[in-house]
Amino acid sequence: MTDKTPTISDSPDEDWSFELSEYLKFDNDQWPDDDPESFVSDHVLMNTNEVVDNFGGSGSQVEGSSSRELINAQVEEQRVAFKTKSEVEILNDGYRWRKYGKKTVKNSPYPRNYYRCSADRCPVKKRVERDRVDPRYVITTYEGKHTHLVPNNLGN
DNA sequence: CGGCTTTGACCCGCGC
DNA sequence: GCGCGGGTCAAAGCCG
Repeated sequence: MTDKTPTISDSPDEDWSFELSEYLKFDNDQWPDDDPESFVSDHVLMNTNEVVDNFGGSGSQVEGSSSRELINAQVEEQRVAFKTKSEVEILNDGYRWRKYGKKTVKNSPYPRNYYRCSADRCPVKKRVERDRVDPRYVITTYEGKHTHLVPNNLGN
């Protein structure tokens, strides 16, 4: 551990000054609009720990639903949510995003931002929202897969 | 000048 | 049928 992180650039000027606290994976289930707050403060947080702890394998097993369909959906859709500790929501993940909408969430005093990949044909979408229970935390949800290489012309 | 941000309006699905 | 909530698009303006 004496060397620096090989994955992340050692550029001190980068926006990587954030801490990846927790991250979660979404299969096919969506956030219940009826009570997303309960989902976040109960399901997500708890499941997140389990997923993180058991990541690398099928840690969290699916309920009695069609697990196969769920797995298939996650492979095709790839919906992943990251919970990041940062003051800014503009985290540098290596891709260029173009903001295409802002919406206020009813269960959150903070607005939700919608980003889309600036690439020509990237169907990837990104949703950035601030945690309502922890304003210093930012929840970034990625949707889709990148069909192009990562543009390194961002922070460089 | 180009790319991107911003905000409002519009649209869609669902519930009552 | 209408209202609510959420999501997306589009025109305008701004910044580098």
